[in-house]
Amino acid sequence: MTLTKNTFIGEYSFSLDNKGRVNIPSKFRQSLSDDNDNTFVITRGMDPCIYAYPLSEWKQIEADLRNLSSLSKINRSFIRDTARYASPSTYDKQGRITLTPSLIKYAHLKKEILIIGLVNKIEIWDPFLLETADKQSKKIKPDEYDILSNKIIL
Amino acid sequence: MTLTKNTFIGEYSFSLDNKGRVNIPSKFRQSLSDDNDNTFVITRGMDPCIYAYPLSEWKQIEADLRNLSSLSKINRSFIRDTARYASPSTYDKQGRITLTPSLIKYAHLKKEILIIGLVNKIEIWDPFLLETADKQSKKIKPDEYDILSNKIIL
DNA sequence: TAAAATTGTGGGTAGTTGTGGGTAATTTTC
DNA sequence: GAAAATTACCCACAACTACCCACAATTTTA
Repeated sequence: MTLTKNTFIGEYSFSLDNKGRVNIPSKFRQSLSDDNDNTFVITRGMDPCIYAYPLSEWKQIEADLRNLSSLSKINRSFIRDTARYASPSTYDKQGRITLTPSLIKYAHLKKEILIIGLVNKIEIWDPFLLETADKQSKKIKPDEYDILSNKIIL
Repeated sequence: MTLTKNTFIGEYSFSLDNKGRVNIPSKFRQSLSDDNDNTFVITRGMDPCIYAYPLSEWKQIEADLRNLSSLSKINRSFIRDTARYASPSTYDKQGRITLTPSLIKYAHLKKEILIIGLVNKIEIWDPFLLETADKQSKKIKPDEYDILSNKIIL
């Protein structure tokens, strides 16, 4: 059975080599639809990790950004912050993408890497940093979850 | 899927040489569609930086300006400010454009340069000036971002 | 269970990219 | 109109990156 295209779930351990390359899990690559040209767009995550969007998904973001007028100061800084750290990365014959030094630094990546599917995108974490961040978010108050429960049914 | 033409994302460090030349990142040059004749139009940014538009994008701006009635005082001054500082700049065989002394002064450029893709245009910054400007905009109130979150999903 | 195919990791090489400087053509100045 | 200054174009080189091959480990297939 083939899962839905451009949809990523699961968790994988990988290693970052000294050229800044990480393997994209085979299952994630298979999930990518053909029109993505084997390419992800990597950028800073909202948490201290790297986001990787399928190219097609990112193009939608670009299109939305294009529709924001630069006459507004808040729009300008939003567009800048969003576009600034993003860069396309096509995986090689072995299935690896190259991360930029800037992003590696941002996510505090060492050799050990954790890759997590977040449905429409991928997160790349330092395993220890994720554990710490996880403990933090466990402090979310129950009523905050209540708000979420109105939007999604688990 | 090929990357969208005339679309720029990412951040690059470059240096301004003593002839006033800066390299346009290779990826940005590749993104330029052929009808641009390797040319950008550089002008004053809304923030203290230099904007560089693909020639074709600039032509669109010119067309829009044409449609603003000069009967309105604010229109006149907007058209004047927009047109006044703009000049086309074609990059050489090595991919460099020459900046005008006036624009270099406006953006307070020294040797170190930061080039940022803002989707439909490029910004050229002094790194330290951008950092300062960035801190300012971080003071933006959360509810302003809430408005944005209705327009774009990340 | 053995062979074949796939997957993850390491490293080498050729082509590309960024930067400095030089020369010829063009423009400006007196 | 000649000299000076500026601009546009070209060459060279170091650093980097994308692409390729190799191989071990794992999974799939027969």
